[in-house]
Amino acid sequence: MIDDTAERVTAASEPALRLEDFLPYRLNVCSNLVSSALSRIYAERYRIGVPEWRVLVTLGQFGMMTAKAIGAHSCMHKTKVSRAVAQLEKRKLITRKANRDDMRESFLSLTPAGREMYDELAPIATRFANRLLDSVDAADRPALDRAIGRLIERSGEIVADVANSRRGR
Amino acid sequence: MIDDTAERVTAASEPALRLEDFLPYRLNVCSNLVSSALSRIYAERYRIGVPEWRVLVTLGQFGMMTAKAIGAHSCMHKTKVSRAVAQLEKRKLITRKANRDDMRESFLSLTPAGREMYDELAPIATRFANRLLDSVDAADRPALDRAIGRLIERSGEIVADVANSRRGR
DNA sequence: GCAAATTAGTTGCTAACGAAACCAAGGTCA
DNA sequence: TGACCTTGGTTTCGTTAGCAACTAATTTGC
Repeated sequence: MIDDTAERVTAASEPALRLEDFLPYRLNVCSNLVSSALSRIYAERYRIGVPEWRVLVTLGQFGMMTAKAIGAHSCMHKTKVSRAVAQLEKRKLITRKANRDDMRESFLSLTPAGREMYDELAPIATRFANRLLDSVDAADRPALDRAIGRLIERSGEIVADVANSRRGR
Repeated sequence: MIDDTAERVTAASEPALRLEDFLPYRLNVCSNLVSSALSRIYAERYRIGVPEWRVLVTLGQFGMMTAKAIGAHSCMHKTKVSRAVAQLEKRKLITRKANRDDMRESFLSLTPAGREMYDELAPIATRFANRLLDSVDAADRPALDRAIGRLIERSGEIVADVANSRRGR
């Protein structure tokens, strides 16, 4: 860890912590606003939530895969995937095909109706992302991209660290 | 991002939406990981959740304010603030003082115990944020900061836009 | 001065979340 | 082969979220 000798404030009373500048807070506010903006755009029209959207998009991207693989690729807890899949299956947007070699899992894929919805939805999502990115100075975009990658990586490490230090205790 | 000319699939219907590169998705994953890393660090030791943490920090920063002001400053729905305040009050970390000029609201502030907790907590949070930022290339940090600000701004606009277009319909 | 609208904050209700228990199918190893 | 462990996926359960309805205090408009 890097030193922080540069910032040597009187520890006790000086409120060195400004919530509005605090990175985790800002990330959370940003992510919530962005998610809610996006889902406002499609939630009403297509009647799906974020987890369903992710499953749909993942299947649109890869064609056919197991629930486990969907979860791994879209960073979702298996219960979330399970419920989203059930939802989409009930609406006949995806289908399940048994894997004869391993009856625990099954292969999921989009139905024609699901593919149709995906084909409508994907460009909307892309346009939305572009509209967002337009607001960011073009010179800052690669840095943003790199930074998010690093933050994901580092916070993943920290989560693992804490989990480990707890295990050995 | 890297080019994908190699992957030239049925161009018309395949808009190449890669979830793993999709900004809203990446932001959400990032924010969730960061929040969960941070709260793992203090949740067990201090027995508070994110909303309580935010109230505590806001009061630590500003000294005395109404629930409404806390909500505005920390981007929290009033019910969240209300419940977090109730929680903290029960644990005698904050107190309520009636406003004789407007009996609907009351002024909240940290008790000595609350201040003590804040004084312990704030440096931990700051260290955590620094540890995160260390992972980001120093040259990219200002860009990250600007970008988040812009994204918050723009997505706020979009939310308002959609709400308005709905109103007039 | 008072009825109607507004505002600060709380509460009730339902949906969504994730941890943990669970179930059924596979794998391991003697 | 058969006990035991692991794994993919579902279900249960307790917690948390936010919308909407509510209460109580204040402001507005006539």
